[in-house]
Amino acid sequence: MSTKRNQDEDTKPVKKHASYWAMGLLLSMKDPELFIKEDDAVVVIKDKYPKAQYHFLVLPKENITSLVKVTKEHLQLLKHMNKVGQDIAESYPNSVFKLGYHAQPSMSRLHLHVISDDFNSTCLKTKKHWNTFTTDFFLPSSKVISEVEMQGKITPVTNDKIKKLMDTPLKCHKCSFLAKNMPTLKSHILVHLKKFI
DNA sequence: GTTCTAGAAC
DNA sequence: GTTCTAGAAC
Repeated sequence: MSTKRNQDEDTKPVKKHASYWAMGLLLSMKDPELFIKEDDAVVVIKDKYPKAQYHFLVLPKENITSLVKVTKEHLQLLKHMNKVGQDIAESYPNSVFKLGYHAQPSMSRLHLHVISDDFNSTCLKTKKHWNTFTTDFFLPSSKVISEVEMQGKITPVTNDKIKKLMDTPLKCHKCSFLAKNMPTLKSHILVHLKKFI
């Protein structure tokens, strides 16, 4: 028989590090598989799990942890990120792009999404994925810039509002179609794909 | 952010 | 019985 030990002491939870996965963008920025280009101020990478045919991220080299840290001092940077994103988008003339920020990103460090509006990707799987790009959870880059210009900062979206946005019924972003589930929505959006001769 | 999977929904 | 969603992850 082994000596009885104090289980509470042995299994006391050890304080964990801040979620390792949330730092993933730092690794992605250095991943040659994802790297697109860089300049003095920003790095452009492919999203590791693209939610559309084309899905890029523009990240400042300056460590800005999130949108709520953005001030008027960052206005030039925000405009530059937008310009870099537009340039990327224009290099794919057959697609329409959305440029914007998630109201409550999972990944640390500010990142601008540059994503084609087909949303046709095997990596787009969940209702949450869908609603982060097709509801007001997605803050267009132009609106973020004008809000910082007008009030010097971004007003955070409340957790209650976030929850409601994530609960938005699955609606097609291009028509009034309401899908009963994700597989139905994913097959429906194929209808809106540009047809090539 | 993703993966995994229990149990809800069908 | 199978499909699909939603919550835990030590």
